[in-house]
Amino acid sequence: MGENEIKEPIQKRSIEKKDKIIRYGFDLICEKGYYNTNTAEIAKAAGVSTGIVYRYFKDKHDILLEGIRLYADSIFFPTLNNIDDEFQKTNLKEFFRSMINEFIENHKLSLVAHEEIMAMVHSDKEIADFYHQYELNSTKNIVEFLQNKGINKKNLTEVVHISMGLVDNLCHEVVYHKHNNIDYNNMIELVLDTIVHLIQ
Amino acid sequence: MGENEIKEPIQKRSIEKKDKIIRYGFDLICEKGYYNTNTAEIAKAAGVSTGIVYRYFKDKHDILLEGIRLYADSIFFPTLNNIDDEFQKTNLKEFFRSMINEFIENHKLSLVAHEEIMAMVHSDKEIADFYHQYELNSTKNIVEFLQNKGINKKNLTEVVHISMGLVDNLCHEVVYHKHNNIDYNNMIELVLDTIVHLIQ
Amino acid sequence: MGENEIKEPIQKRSIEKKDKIIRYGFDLICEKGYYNTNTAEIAKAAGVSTGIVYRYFKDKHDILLEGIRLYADSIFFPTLNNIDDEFQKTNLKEFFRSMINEFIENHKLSLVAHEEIMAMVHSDKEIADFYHQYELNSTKNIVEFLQNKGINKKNLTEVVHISMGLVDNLCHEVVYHKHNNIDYNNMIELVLDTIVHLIQ
Amino acid sequence: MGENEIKEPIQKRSIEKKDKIIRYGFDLICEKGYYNTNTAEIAKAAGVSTGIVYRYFKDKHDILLEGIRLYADSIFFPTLNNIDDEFQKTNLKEFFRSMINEFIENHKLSLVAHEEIMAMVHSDKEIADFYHQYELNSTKNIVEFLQNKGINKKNLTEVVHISMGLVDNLCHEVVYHKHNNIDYNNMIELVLDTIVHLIQ
DNA sequence: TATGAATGAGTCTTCATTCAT
DNA sequence: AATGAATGAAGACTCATTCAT
Repeated sequence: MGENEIKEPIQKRSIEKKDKIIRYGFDLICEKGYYNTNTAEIAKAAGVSTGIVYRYFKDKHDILLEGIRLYADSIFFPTLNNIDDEFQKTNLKEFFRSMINEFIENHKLSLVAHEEIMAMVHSDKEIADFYHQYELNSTKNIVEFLQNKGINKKNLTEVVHISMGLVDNLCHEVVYHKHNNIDYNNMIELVLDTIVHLIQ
Repeated sequence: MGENEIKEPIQKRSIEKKDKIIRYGFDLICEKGYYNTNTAEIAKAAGVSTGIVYRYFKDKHDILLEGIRLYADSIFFPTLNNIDDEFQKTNLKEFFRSMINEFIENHKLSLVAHEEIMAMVHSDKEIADFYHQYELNSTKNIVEFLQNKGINKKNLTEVVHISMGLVDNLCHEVVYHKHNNIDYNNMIELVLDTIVHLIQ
Repeated sequence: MGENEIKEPIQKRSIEKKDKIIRYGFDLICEKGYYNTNTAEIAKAAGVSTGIVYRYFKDKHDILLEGIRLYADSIFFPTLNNIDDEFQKTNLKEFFRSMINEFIENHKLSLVAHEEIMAMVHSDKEIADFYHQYELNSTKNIVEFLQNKGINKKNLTEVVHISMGLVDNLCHEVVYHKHNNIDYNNMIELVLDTIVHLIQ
Repeated sequence: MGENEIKEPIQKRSIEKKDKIIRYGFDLICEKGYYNTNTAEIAKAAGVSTGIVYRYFKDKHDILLEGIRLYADSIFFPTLNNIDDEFQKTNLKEFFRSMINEFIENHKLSLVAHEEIMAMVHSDKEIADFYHQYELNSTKNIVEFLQNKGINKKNLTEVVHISMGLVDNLCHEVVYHKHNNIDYNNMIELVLDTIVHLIQ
């Protein structure tokens, strides 16, 4: 067994420590950007020493990756693994409305994370692999969910993809941009109507 | 201490040199990411020495900014200042189809630029200012264009915003992701139908 | 972007390391000049890596400044905070003689520091501030000391200033110039006589 | 004849150009310091191109050296080659008073030059050589002048040296420091009295 | 002669990572 | 396990000097 192996922490205190590094480190990265955040700051934010970071993570990049894995459902469109079963074919619009509201809430937490990570998708193979797999699962889950609910629209995969994009853009709009010439309530209604129009 | 004046090149050869630095430098930045590209590489790609870069640009960041300014119409949704006047109310779909096709072509050139820059919007005030102004103009131009063509849809600004997002996502999908479970022809048709449905 | 905190070393070994950097770094700067000494050389002279320098000092300039603070009493006219109390009104000359001798010894250590720093007083606000405050204290201390000893010469501040200048010049003469047409013993006597003449 | 030889300008316009570079370049160096002034600034201040500087001067350092040579009499204690012959043994004090006044005027022009150059004396052999030769001449001239006027004080060389130092310090005091606790009129009188006391 | 664009070695500084304790 | 001091490679930027015109 090599000496420099990354230890998967077993003791409770260690797990907490690793979690802290991911949480606070990832927070900082999302807030200031990966390249504008150094490991000393991450360690400090997590309340640990710089040295210990390298016992739990291979390198700085690894912190980001684990952060993305942990918070994927808040950053990207959720995979909906534990989907709420309140769905009825008739309340499609309301179903998506609550999904959007939840997504907006999540986005408020993740701040710049989404775009920061999307940028890295292009220069970072590991992040790219994770993201694409995640996106695939996410789309597939929703497609299957809708099919199970009796929706048999042609090209449903493409429809879902487009709808996810619509929701994504909407959330960014609402959370970040605050264009003062746009009425967000109207925009939400328009997006919901479009989704319903697409899916039904 | 030094004066360090940035010279705006006047001679033809100098202009060409500055252009080369922007073009090749920006290309490299888009390809590998801003933080993964160093000034030596930029200079080398442009076929110049590192020193000369600083005669034409304040700093590395300035290269990025000028690149964004120069290629904005390829990276983001175009401002459509010189819009094609072939538009008829009846060929709305075909009008947007050719717009999308052009946009896709542009995106193929700009590669990862879009997301790289979107990420920096959050940590970089100058880029943010430019982008937001650009986006505002872009939306306004399209809204006015459509109004001039007799389209008086309620909430037209929001509608255009959503449509622009749809086109944006579509292009990324087509240019980058290559999800093998998605049929891009179907997707394009769906997006076009959605836009027409939204605008009319 | 980084926090870049300057750590004030607490552990004994760290204090020693910081001291080494000041001592050897300042020595080198005094010997070769501030602008002819680079950080790599300073680090090497102190037996440390370049990186560690920036844990203890904000920048290269900070090394110089701390060096000046630490060695001020050797470089400039001493503040005489812990003044020798052997002074009698009658042995004024001998008192100054021992002061000069001590000062000459110090100057031998500080080498070119004095003029190097005097030059920087004009282009460097922090150094200027320190120097002027130091000079003020120095003069004031001596004036008060003499007044306490019962010397009530008119214009004592100016007299002390002039005397300090005389001593300063004398020391430089003796330590550096080695003009071979000047008899330093005679010169010392002349300066001492002049000071006594001025003060009494 | 090598191609890169420094040309001593023959044509009038060339001489003027070389003079301009020395004058404005040296001014700038004295004002901002040698290391804080770059050749581009010097050329600009002299109204010439950077390239031409190297036809008249071996390197940047050479500009400084020629500047010092040209302005030595304003920067350092003058050599008094063309001494005013109004001197009478009885008006020693007034003679030195006018000398001090002239010196103060010169110092106002040369600004930081004196100390800047004194600092470089220690790291720059050429400057050191020039300065020491100049100082030697200066002292010798004054000594001879006084001897010719019938002053036969013992240790006259040392006396003159000390007096020159007194005047030097006085000028710096008056021109630069502006210590607000010092009365400069009193100081001037004290210095003059001291010199007279020393010389007679 | 003269220009000013171009060069590239050299400098300060940062920071991911390692190591002594 | 943990600390945080230490390392040193790498990067942005400057500027004395040269060169094409």
